[in-house]
Amino acid sequence: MPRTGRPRGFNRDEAVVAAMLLFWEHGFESTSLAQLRAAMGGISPASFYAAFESKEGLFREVVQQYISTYGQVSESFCDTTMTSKAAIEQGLRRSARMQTERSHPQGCLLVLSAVNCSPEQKHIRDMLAKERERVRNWIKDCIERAVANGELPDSTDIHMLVTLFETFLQGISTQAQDGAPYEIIDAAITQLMSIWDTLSAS
Amino acid sequence: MPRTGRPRGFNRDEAVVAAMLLFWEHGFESTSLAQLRAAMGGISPASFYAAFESKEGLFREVVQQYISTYGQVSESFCDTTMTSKAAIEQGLRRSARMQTERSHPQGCLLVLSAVNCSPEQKHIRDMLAKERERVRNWIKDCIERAVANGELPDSTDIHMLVTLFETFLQGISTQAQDGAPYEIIDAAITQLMSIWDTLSAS
DNA sequence: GGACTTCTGGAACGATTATTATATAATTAA
DNA sequence: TTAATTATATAATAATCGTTCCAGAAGTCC
Repeated sequence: MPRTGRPRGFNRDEAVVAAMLLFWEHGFESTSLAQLRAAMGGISPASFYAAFESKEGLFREVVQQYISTYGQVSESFCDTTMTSKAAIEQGLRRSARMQTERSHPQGCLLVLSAVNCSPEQKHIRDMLAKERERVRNWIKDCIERAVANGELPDSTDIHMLVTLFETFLQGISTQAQDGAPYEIIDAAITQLMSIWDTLSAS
Repeated sequence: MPRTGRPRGFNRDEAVVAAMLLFWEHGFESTSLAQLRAAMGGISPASFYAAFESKEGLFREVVQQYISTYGQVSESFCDTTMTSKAAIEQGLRRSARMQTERSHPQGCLLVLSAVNCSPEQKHIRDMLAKERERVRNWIKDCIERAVANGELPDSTDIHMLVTLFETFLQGISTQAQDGAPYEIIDAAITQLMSIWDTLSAS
């Protein structure tokens, strides 16, 4: 927050949101600086680099912006105020709902926006992989809690079950991008969650 | 097959395979012509364009090459010599096995190689979406057959069940790219298929 | 009113993008 | 042996990539 100097001519927060929508739709490498600058209010290269340092710097901010807004749906996975089953189920349903909304690009930015990378920018892909791992660990903790408190039997294959739910969760991104409506994914989630009852009954 | 003229100085088939591996790993836009030409035996721009017309032309050939080799694993979904359940299960397991092999890039080329696209090349993404739809229709036909011959009850929500399996199938690509081993995905498939028995018993 | 600080417009940077032009080499058919 | 055909090497194309430079504009502080 500079107390002196010429004031910025554009709204930084709005610019980050505009950039997020572009990166979300086209991905990190396929979104050009010219596109970004145009969407951010037609700002000049100088303004861009003064505010964000680099394209990668902006992308890092965009990822945090996404996580703290749209991405919050996956925080259901680490919500311990409900049963583990309810947490997993709500996490899946809210993710499916958010990712299929038409008011923004479809799918999950953390899954989609750095799939295609040239070798010299593999660290961008790795960065998103780390963010996905955070979500995976939430799911893992959630299922471990279920075993610990008797929601699921001790014999439960935790690693397998985490992979089952995470694989489905990640598949939602492609489904959403291909235009699948929320209702059908929601129905599939209902069917998927029936596995939980099968497991808890045994 | 030209009967006259100077013979080609490189093996066209091998060049397509080399290009496939690059597109598979980095995606359509993130793979440059310079990289491609180097991997294809260090051929010149002139040789490249004489043989493939354009980068897009090469990519279309690559997609067909993939479908007729590695991609064949998904033809299990349209194999009517076994039960529908066995066809779905085998399609998933073979896809998981192939996509996690370390002898080539991980994941499915049809799912991964055109996720990030600039607007002017959206038709590339659409082309792959069409190929994915072919697989989806195999799954759909397979499940419809199951309902028709009594493997699954008439009350089965076909659209839901197709989405359930396809979403999981597409999620395998991200799992494989993130380094998930075959065994754990295979275990998840076993659990996923238990849904089939739940449905057929009702 | 300077001095200081920050942001902006605009031009330019070198590198890389996919693609094309030109001239020549290597083959077959007549 | 000449013509026709196809592939080659090399150079150059225009456009775009992310980024930097520079002079000036627009503020606050003393």
